[in-house]
Amino acid sequence: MQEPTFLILTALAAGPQHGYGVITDVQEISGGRVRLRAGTLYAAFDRLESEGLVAADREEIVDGRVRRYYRLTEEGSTRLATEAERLRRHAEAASARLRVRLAGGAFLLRLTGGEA
Amino acid sequence: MQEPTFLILTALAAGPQHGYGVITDVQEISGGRVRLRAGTLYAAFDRLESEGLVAADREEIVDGRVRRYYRLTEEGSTRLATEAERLRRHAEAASARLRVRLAGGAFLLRLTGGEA
DNA sequence: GCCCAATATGCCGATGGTCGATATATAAAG
DNA sequence: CTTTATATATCGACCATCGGCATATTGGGC
Repeated sequence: MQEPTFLILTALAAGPQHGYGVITDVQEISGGRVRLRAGTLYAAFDRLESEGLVAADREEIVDGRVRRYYRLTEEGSTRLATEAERLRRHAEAASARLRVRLAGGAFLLRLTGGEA
Repeated sequence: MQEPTFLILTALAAGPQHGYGVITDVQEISGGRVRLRAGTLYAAFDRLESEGLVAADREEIVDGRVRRYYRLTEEGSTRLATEAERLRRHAEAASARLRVRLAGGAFLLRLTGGEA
């Protein structure tokens, strides 16, 4: 799963949200580093809906503009939790190996059980 | 940066490694969940070398087979550290929002300062 | 003796998620 | 009156990855 997709699911994790709300949420969640494009978002909604990870929730009309809400399905919630754990492990593995690098190479990695 | 690229840099973080070694390392690091394809790896080596994140290190001949080693540059090391921190934050954000979901919705998110 | 798996590098066409641009519409700010 | 923000939606282009193929050696199983 790619970063934008992960962040879309993350934006929906706390509760239903509409397209534009997801875009602003993602910007916020990522500390301004990820700006979701409309093309990415609506394509992702279609794809994720057909995969059963998100579902259309309801529609509102605010100031003459339609708001189409999406929510995370149970499957989407489970999948996001799995992906989050995956990211956490990968981040941990990278940090551990970078520490080994600073400490002086692969010798210490084997010594401390960093691999194998 | 995509997952395979991140894991290639991670594999090189502890010290220089050759192509096939990276493939097995990545499989190990990811707990068997990511199996790097040769096509992905050697294309990535070319790309990452031109970006200055990895560099050709040395060549060995073991059992009549060539081993071409690559190493992480300083820039590659810095970049990997940045990316690892990015993953860690994203994983944390997703987990936090999933906890909010279990606790009962967006109300708690605002209350606890999860966003805004 | 023969085939398969593992080791090892490398190319190439296809796939697919993301990007960037564009379109449409309302409301508020300058 | 134009720009910015809100809001949804489509479409072509890009490019990292995938999957298959090619090539070569060593070692184990049948």
